[in-house]
Amino acid sequence: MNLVLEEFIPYRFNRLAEALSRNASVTYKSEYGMTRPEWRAFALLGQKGTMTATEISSYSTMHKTKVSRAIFALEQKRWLVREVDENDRRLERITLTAQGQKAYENLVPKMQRIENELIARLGKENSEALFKGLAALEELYLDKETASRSRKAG
Amino acid sequence: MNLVLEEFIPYRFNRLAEALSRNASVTYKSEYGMTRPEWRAFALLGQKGTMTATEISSYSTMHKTKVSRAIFALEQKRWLVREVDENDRRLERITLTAQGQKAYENLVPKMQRIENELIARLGKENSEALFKGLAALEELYLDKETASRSRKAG
DNA sequence: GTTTGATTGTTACAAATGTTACTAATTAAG
DNA sequence: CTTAATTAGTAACATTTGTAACAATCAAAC
Repeated sequence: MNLVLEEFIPYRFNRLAEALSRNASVTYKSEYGMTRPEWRAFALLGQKGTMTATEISSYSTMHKTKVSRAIFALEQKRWLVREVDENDRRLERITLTAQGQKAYENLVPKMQRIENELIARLGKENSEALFKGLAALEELYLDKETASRSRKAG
Repeated sequence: MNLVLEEFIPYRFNRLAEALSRNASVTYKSEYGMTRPEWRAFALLGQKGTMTATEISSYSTMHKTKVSRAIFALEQKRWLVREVDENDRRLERITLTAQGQKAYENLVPKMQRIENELIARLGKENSEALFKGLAALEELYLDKETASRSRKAG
């Protein structure tokens, strides 16, 4: 009869997720005034080019209302534009503006630096172990269609 | 110039943390109507016996207002009682009631089953890799005083 | 002792999030 | 064509969370 909270895996993940996000968010928050949902949508748009809100939602595991608000905020900042799809006028094709693209190209290396530093601090052995463990968990607990491929494309 | 969101470590952690928490919460939510902050405070009290709110806060990495509300909810359910410390009347010594203790003893094995199943599904090699990676990250990104020992005790 | 500063915990207000309901557009069934 | 069902995205409401101010108590400085 003994459960040690700090050894309980979901708790460990939540705590680390918070710490790592806080660490990463410093850059996009202080330099670009971005929130986490905005950063996620923004990063996906930079990575994949034009997307719909629903695609952003399924790729980022964020609820569609969250995506809707993030997109609105990014639009206010003139970092993206929407264009109604003429074949299906329910859809909005969302694309980064030139200004948004520029911000993306400015931000990405900084975020990569954070990531690289993390890996460097862990060391080769630990980071390889971490990646192995993460990959195994993702295999078990995440819907792969959601995370790494489009539903329609599958 | 390429950042792949689904390979970005903070994002991976957030996604997995959510999935794992959702998975674990089914039990304490459906059977005991507990929220995540309540579960954390509850688990700590069961684990450590009498604590103050501030101690729960520092051990669980939850903000003190969150702890305050969780404690209030657990108190309403008659799972804990508070007693003002006579040596320092700002402090409240919080302890599980007999009823709370009983719930704890009922709940813990179920939560452990979830944990054990996770580890079993991962397999020996993957779970060992995961633990190694997590430990290394915790070493780097978490204040050890917060997580595993009381501040005053150190 | 009195004042100043720090600490414990709660409360009040603001921001973020989730849930549900909704409009507009499309598709499928008849 | 018309109706019913589905989908994309937004809006309105409720819940949760975070931030700041607060009262009560204690400790330290003087």
